[in-house]
Amino acid sequence: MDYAIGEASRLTGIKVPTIRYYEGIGLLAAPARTEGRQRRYRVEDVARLNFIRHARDLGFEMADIAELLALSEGPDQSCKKVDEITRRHLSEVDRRIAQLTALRRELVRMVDECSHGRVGDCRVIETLSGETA
Amino acid sequence: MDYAIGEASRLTGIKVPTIRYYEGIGLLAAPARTEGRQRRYRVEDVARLNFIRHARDLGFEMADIAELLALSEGPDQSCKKVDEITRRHLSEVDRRIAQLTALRRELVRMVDECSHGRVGDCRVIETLSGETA
DNA sequence: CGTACAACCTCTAGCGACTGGAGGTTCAAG
DNA sequence: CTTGAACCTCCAGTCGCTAGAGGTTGTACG
Ligand SMILES: [Zn+2]
Ligand SMILES: [Zn+2]
Ligand SMILES: [Zn+2]
Ligand SMILES: [Zn+2]
Repeated sequence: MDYAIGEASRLTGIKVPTIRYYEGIGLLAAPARTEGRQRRYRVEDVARLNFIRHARDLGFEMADIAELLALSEGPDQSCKKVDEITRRHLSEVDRRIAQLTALRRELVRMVDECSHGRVGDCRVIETLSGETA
Repeated sequence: MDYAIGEASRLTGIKVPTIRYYEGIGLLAAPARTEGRQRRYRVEDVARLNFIRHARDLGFEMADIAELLALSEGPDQSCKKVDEITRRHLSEVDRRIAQLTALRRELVRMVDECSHGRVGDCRVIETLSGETA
């Protein structure tokens, strides 16, 4: 009862080359092979891929995910580290949101101020040319 | 009255290798050289670098910047295109903020639900392992 | 059992936007 | 004229994939 890479891909939504890539970087153990050297995945491999998928969807970096996966393998340990990683990631996300929001404000200001005339009078171009932002 | 690459770097806040990189990808014209093949930048080159710097700070991609630079060279044209690029970029920023905000909500939910016990009971790990996010 | 062909394999290169290093040369101050 | 900081080129690495070339295997159908 095992899956070819394409089936694993369909089940997890992770593209075939990406699954091989994950194996290459050591995020996923090399699976068993058929005699013809084709990969065959077991249910737990697919579960691991799903885990990776969800973590990626939440924006975790590969290094975070590797740690989370390792931690998830010791179910009796304290989850302190797990929560730490998650909170750290959350604050990264917060920082990015703040940065983008500041950016957004500036962009809105620029388009609002533009009187839609000549490039030479365009506030957008003026702002970008300005001495120091 | 021209500047060595290090001076251009100090004046614009763009690192030396990045300036060379910009030249390599054609964003910046190859400047004049000394007899010893060292780059010498003129005031307008530094201005162009400042423009690039500000646009990068606002999150514009290189392709956008190339277009904006080209447009800024025809000051008598209508600034319609400039505004179009800016508005398009603004909506990209909006989309990214929305995505990050959704992500953030989920992360907050996860850490909130965690009761800080065993990894085996951790909601963070559970959520990441869940069938479909 | 033979054949067709989808799916698999490895390997390499490319994306965007830089960044860093090695190893060698030039400029300018003293 | 010497020193050494700053310059030069070229190459590799970052992150997380993605795509392609060119060849092999698994399987379903006749
Ligand atoms: Zn993170
Ligand atoms: Zn305008
Ligand atoms: Zn954009
Ligand atoms: Zn927990």
